[in-house]
Amino acid sequence: MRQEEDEFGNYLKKQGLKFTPERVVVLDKVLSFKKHFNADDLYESIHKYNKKISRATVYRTIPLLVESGLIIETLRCQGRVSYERVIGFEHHDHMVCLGCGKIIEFKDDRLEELQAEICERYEFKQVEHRLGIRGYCKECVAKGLGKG
Amino acid sequence: MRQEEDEFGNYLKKQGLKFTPERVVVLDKVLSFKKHFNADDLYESIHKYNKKISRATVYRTIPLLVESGLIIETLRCQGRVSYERVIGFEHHDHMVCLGCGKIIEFKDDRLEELQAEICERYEFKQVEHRLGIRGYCKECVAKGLGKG
DNA sequence: GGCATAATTGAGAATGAATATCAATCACAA
DNA sequence: TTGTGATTGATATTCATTCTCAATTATGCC
Repeated sequence: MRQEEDEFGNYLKKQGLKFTPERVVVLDKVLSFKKHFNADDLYESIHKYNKKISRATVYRTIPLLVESGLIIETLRCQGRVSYERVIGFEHHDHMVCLGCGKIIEFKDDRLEELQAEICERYEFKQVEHRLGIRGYCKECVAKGLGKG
Repeated sequence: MRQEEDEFGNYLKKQGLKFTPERVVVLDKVLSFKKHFNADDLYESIHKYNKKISRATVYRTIPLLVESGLIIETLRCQGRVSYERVIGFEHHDHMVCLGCGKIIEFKDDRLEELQAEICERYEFKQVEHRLGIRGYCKECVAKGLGKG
């Protein structure tokens, strides 16, 4: 059993919740994603090989995964919330293009350091953070979008 | 006419859009908010004294205000998106305490500069950004929350 | 001022992600 | 093994947001 299954199982037990096969299926699929996913991505990719897991179960499992710390909410795009894994992937931030919807991932150590410093100043114990920059990508600017 | 009306008017003109009385009403109400608001807050408070402005117009005007730089999307709670004014209020970011729900607002110029620099590197035209740090505040840490 | 025209509007319908309902089923502690 | 409360799938529902469309209007041009 993977470490993440242990973690999730422990979390559920601590909350008096059950570690069901359906939740394992959802967790395993989540662990297979290397990029962002939304609830529907998750449901569809599970549904391809497992017709038994319902959309409701997927939607119900997501907040549990967030609370257990295995995934975080990242972006909101076109009315949908995206999630991504926390453990096993490097943290990065996002730029979302308002023109074409493209997502650019970036990472900057100075940004991380600065945030850590700010948290220290406020005596705030950081668990996670989310930085989303919205605007227009190079290509969309070239097309004349986002002027002004 | 307020500076913000000029700004919004100029933005609209530049985009070939019209500066209608309805948009002025929405803008003026937005300017009256001192804290975050969501689309429904905005519609309801306009509707109290102006029954002519439709919900659709309010929803249609919000993205224009975002693109013009007068407001930004801030937080998403309970499935609703919140906005807040940019001009006239200093931009700030948020720390959200997972223990007590407290929201701490902070501002750091170096953070802003760094973001501008990163956008430049990617030739990305920033419209707005949102940084949310989640964790535990001083008081909650003292209470023993957020260990591990 | 008046005209042309494309943008905008209100009202209501439509969309669709997310949540709730509920009877049947199941995990898990004792 | 059993009791019990959590969970499930299927489906209905919710409700914020977006779309539709005919009527209206802002704005540039003469």
